[in-house]
Amino acid sequence: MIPKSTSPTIDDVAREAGVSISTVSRVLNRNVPVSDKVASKVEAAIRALRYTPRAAARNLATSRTSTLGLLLAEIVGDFFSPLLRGVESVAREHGYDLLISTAGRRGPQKELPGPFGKHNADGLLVFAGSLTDEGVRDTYSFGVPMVLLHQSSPQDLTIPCVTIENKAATRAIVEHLITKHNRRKILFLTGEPYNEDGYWREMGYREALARHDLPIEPELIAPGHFDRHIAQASIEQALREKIQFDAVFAGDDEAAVGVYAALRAANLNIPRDVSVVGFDDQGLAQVLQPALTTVHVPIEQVGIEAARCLIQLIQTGTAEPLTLLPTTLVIRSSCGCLEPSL
Amino acid sequence: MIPKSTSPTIDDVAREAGVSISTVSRVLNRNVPVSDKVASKVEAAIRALRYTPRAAARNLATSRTSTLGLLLAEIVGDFFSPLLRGVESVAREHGYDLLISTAGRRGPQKELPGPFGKHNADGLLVFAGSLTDEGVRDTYSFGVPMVLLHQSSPQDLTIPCVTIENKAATRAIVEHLITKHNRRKILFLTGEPYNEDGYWREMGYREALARHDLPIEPELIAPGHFDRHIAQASIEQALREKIQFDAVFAGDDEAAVGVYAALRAANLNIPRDVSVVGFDDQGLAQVLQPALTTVHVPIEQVGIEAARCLIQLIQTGTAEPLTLLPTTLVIRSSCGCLEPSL
DNA sequence: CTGTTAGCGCCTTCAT
DNA sequence: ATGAAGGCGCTAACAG
Repeated sequence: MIPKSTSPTIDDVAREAGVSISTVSRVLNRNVPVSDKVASKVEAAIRALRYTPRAAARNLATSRTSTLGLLLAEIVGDFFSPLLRGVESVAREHGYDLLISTAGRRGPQKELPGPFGKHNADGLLVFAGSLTDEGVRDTYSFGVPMVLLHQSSPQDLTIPCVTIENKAATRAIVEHLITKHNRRKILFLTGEPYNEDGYWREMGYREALARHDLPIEPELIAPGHFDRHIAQASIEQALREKIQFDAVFAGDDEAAVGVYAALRAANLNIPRDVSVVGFDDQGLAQVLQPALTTVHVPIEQVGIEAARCLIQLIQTGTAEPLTLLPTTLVIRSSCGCLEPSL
Repeated sequence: MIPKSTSPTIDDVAREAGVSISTVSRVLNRNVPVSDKVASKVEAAIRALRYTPRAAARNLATSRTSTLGLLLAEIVGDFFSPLLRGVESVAREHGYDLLISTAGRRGPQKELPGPFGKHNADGLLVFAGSLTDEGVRDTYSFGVPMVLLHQSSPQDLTIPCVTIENKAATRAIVEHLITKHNRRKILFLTGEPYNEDGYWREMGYREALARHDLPIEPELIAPGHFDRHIAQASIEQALREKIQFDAVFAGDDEAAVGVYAALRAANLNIPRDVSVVGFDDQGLAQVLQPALTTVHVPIEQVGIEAARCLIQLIQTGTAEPLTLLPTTLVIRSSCGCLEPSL
């Protein structure tokens, strides 16, 4: 049980088994036929020596790393765990390791983060906000297989992208407010700047209003940034400025938390005085009181699809250019529809 | 901008700069003095060729990977993102990559997960529930530097451990229920089996009762598993069996969500009829209505300390055997203390 | 300060 | 089916 100072190599195994290292390599990789007798001898030697192949040597020899890289903006929020869970499960299933790195609070980067070299992974999963367009271009020009998440490919390139349906779902939930609950002055909280999800949600909002001949009031569009505090501040300000509104599309569920807080502080009842709806449905929505009407996003599935897409790209050289995952309206109580809470 | 078929190696750079590969290696690593003139020539060549050293070759030559491995049980819950955020930031800061793997729903493993070989990382961060004691022993016996998180070292080994203070905090919050709110029949929801956090919380609960001469009633101890549905079921059953209780220690905040749901369904008021308290304080506690009195756990800090500990272990061969991070009582409304909500 | 050389551990033709 | 040998790209003595 005393830690060995130096771990055994393929040569040790070969010697122990009385065969050549190529034979050991063959039983390790199961690529080429090996006689059963020899194979079991080798396997015994491997077990006896507790041998594990060294990844670095293998990588060098094959120029593959069996590793996927995941680039994230920041590790925060309900969004992140399911996404990673999806990616990790697929990676493991296909024999890939998973390397993670974030842009952190420095914002999107123009280059791959330091330790995360171009040769550490066979391919990259790039989440929105981790790399600038320039960074994507640069990385792509090295020939690194990559898949974009919640971010579309730069114009002239064709980098596969996996994302979710934002516009139609937002239009649907806003139309629900209009048609079922007769709301007319719907406050829209935006996403983070440059965030494509937020952009399409705003398009959906605009379409919904247009369909019902409602005007787009600039004063009804305020920053939400998918952040509860920013959302809260925006609602407080709208209240202070006596802007009239009878409903709020919060941008996402996290922002809805701030909306709830601001409305409650102003003694406004949800949904009687103001309807509130969100986007994401990752557990928070069910906890809020009243339960939040929102749009369900299959985030784990995004991770799964993205990982599959990348692996296919690595292995075959091509992949589906665009995977758009469906989102679904989840009616609870905060819009005004009744439902037993939680 | 057309992806190069084969990326440049150190030899290409050497040729381009008109020096030997060792010189290139030297300016790459900045270990050994190099004349400024030569250095800038080399740097120019590196830029011209857009050269990036291949990690695998480096790893093989140095027998180091500059990579930290993180082993998790499952990627779920509020716990996970802050932990990873802490680990990732420290790793990046010190020039380490981060490799992630989970035991998944198969439960704790007896060996390191497949793709995640013993030589892929310079050291391992092992979170409770990812590896059995046997697995820890086995991995340790290979001489892999490792740090345990929320899990203590096997008896005879001395593997550094980073965890949080559970017992005193639980005792404090339970005593708060007893002394400030005059609660006498406090239902305790356990953690997951074999989870040490849960074990120590139960010890704290028992100590608190003992200090106030309250009996330990077996019927007041029920499964919570840090899971909202299991917790909800336990409360519903207690209610059905007409077990008397005037307070609930939920085990953690996630379980408290289930407790709220069950009590609300039974038309019981929190905190008037029943006080509820949790553990974790990762955002959920503030969202619940009434706001949850709980214990704040510095999870990101756990990640930070653990990563630091592992890096020190890797670089110096020794590290603090035990890091116990303090937790703090956070009084909100669900115990009965008044506070403006959210 | 710089060049030469010998591995690091494994895979992979090429023979046999 | 198996063995021999070259090479993957880089670092680290060792000379000079």
